[in-house]
Amino acid sequence: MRIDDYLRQTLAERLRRLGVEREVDSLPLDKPKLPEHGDIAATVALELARELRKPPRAIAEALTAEPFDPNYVESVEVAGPGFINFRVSQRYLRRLVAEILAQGEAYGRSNWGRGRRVQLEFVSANPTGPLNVVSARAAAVGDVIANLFEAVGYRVEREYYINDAGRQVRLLGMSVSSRYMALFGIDEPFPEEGYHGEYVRDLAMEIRQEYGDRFVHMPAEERQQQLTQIALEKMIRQHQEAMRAYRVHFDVWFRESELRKANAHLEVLEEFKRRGLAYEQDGAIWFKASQFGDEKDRVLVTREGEPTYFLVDIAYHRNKFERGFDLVYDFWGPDHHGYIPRMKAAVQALGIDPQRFQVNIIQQVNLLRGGEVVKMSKRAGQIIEMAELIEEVGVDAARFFFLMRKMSAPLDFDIDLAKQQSEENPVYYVQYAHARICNILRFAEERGLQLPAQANFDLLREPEEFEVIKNLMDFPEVISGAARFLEPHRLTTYLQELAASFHRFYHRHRVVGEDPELSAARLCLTEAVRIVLANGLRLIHVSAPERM
RNA sequence: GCGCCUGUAGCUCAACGGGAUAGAGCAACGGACUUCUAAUCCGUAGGUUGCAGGUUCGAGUCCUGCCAGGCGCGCCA
Repeated sequence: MRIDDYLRQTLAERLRRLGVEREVDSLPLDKPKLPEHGDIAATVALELARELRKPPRAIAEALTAEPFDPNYVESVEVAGPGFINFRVSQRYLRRLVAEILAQGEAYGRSNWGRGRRVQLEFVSANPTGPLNVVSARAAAVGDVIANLFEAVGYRVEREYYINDAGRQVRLLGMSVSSRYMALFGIDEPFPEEGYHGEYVRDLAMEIRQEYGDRFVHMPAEERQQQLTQIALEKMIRQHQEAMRAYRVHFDVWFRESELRKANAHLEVLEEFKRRGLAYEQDGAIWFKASQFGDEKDRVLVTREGEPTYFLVDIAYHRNKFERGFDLVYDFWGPDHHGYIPRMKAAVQALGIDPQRFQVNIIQQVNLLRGGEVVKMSKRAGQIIEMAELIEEVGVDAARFFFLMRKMSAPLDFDIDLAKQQSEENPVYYVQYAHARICNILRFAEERGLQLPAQANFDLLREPEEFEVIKNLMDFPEVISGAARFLEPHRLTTYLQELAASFHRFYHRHRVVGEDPELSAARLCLTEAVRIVLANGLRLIHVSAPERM
């Protein structure tokens, strides 16, 4: 059993004897900042003082009157206003090294999710332009949260929603058509709100290369329709390739056009009408979103008879739940946060428990170049593409960087700095620790020292060794915390701490030394660190190099 | 005007869901390679947590008001 589980269970049991029922999982355990406060602190006594009308120290004394299992706890101390400070026993820490070696890749995983099915939809960038850096951030964050969910026992599906229908797509087709005709010296008016980016010209040239003048002499409408489809497929393939190169795998690429083909949106419309949730006004059809907590009603079908994006999106979300997911998580860009209440309202109107549907906003990325914010606008064609950024800083560094902040906070990404200081980037610090360990293991092998299956861990007695093991001990909790609160940055922070404690140990002590028994024990410890580093890096899809 | 996000060391960020004396990295300064990788380590310095109230044993964290920055408030997506 893990020590935190042991402590929670034991404390809950003793509380019960005091007449207090507390759920085992809800008993908070803290990690004290100061070493003299022990390794793990419980604050229950402070919380219960009011309820029990007793001084917190007295409660703490009562909870610690009996001894704790020495296999877990070295010492207990009631401190300050009523903290219970535990010191982890060396026996437990030494046993943990063997435990990690035995568990290998499984160390850190848990079954918190109990196999429930979760869908995560993220990136879902419009296929009307190249992926930008916000997509790069969303891809990293969504992917890692998916990995974390898997690690804590959910069954996860990753989905990318493609808006391959509607007005914006038509505008892309018309833009491409205009550029295409220009290549043949024919002037076709450029759509007013068309896409001005250089990639539109590139698409036109590619199409000329592949299809020649085939589209020149057909009616404009037919040409635009065909070029729309061709350009669309090219853009989608581009996006798929970019995600693959960025190590993000999507289980499903879901197309809006499929919903439209199946008239899924019209079914929703009929249902809403039938149930009195939709009404006509000013020639448009509205959804009574205000009945479900939104600030006003929303249009489902425009006066021109065109279904809104919103209507199709409702059908999409119904489709998601029809596929049997217990939980559905959407990750949207910051410009969509005003859209959340109406989507939640719609999901509720469909009769789905809103608890099962969560929308998360991934905040914007400010790209800095030369100390100045790079302004970006898709329509104006001013854009820093995800691909450019990756090329400049690399996948490992880019992913790590995007994961280092909470998604709810805007992120400043200084390109010059990331490029210039790429050797100082924290990702290299973590990777270096892994490479260094691999080197030690190679060195030991050359000396005829294989990684032993067992070792005398009682020989581990240096403070730096225990510091490392205590860090290893935290790993499972870091994963479950990062998953539960959707905070991948806990993982990157943790990996840096673990790497630091190992580097410190390395500088003070030799792993492969005179004493073969001690060397064996330290090799095991070193391998345990490598396992945890590798497990952590795998979760964020950053490579764990064997040499640097 | 209303709503959402953000404000912590010169810079980039932590602080495990209210806990004890707010911590790292970068930049600055001073040290450590005849040793398993110096992409490393050790040390010094750096703070009125935007401001003002409130809640309580205890607030960077929760509440209210203000200040500053970003985003949003379409029969666009």
